[in-house]
Amino acid sequence: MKKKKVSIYDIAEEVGVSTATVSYVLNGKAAEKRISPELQKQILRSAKKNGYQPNMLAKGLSTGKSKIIGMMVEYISDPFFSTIARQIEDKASRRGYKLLYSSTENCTDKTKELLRVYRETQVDGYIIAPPPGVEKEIRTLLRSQVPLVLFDRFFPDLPSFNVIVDNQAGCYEATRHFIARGHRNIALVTLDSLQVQMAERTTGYHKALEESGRTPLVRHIPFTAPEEERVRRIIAFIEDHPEVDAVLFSTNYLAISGIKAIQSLRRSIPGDLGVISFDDNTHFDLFTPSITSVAQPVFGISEAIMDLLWRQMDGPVLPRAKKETVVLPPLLMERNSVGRT
DNA sequence: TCCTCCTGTCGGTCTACAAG
DNA sequence: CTTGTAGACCGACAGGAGGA
Repeated sequence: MKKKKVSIYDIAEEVGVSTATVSYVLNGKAAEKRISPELQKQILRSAKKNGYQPNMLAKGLSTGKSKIIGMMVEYISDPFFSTIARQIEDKASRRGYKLLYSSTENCTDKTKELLRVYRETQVDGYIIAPPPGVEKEIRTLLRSQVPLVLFDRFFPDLPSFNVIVDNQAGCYEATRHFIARGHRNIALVTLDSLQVQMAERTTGYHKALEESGRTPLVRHIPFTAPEEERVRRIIAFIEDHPEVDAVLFSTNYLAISGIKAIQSLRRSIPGDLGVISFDDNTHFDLFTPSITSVAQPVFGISEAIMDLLWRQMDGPVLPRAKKETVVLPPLLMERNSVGRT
């Protein structure tokens, strides 16, 4: 025999009060509503005895809030994104919010579909690392005044709250580091993506090379290419360019593919090729040799995201504060994959 | 036999108001 | 004045009433 779930109505009946009184007591509004301490005690005791669990669906029906924050990242399995998601989940739960997350796979159509699902789920806030092509949908969300924060990349034309890392400075520093260590022909392996964060990384690389009067060499890998194809393309690139003595990879998974490529060519890191990865990976310090990287400050990123989100959720946003981009500095993690002197 | 309205239902929240 | 309550309401949907 299945027992019906306990509702505030059952508690109200048992204690002999109205559901309103039960609701006030269970939501900590007893003092505000001047419910007597004795009655409060009775209600709390009855709730505990019957194992009362609030019905979130009903709560949402009444308040219009789901207490759910929707988060979309490129791949939740990516260490960068999963670390941030974990920290955000932690901060959200401290305020009674749950996190719903999905991977966009950087695919426009999938993201549009996810946005629809999130809207139907009535999420109270959005945290999105948007793929290209969803500008219109994001604009619609902004117009509807839903709390929203974009991170990792954003659309410069949209009046949104954004959190990004100074991508240009990160790649600039990395390239300068190669130069300072005596590398002469430094290549950049990046994605054929037009998104701002990738463009910025490329710009940083170009800037550092221009300053030292060197010629840039950029190889674009399709961002839709699976792992094997990425490795194959990087192998071909290295074989085509024997003069290259250092490679900067613009994402951590490109770096992993690159390291595989270099190993399969039986070249040594850093003897034959210096390597730096933009974006760190939890295991880079365990590699042989350990991999120098430009680390994104994940803690600072999640902190900034939640600051911006709570600000929107806590109160009406002032019109002139409708746009803000927090730019955080990346950090060069010097390890052993650069070489030279 | 359809189809279109209409009403009630779910579990909470909260305003307006009443009893003592 | 203190303490507590009645009942409208939220949105989606099932199911009944009644008309064509």
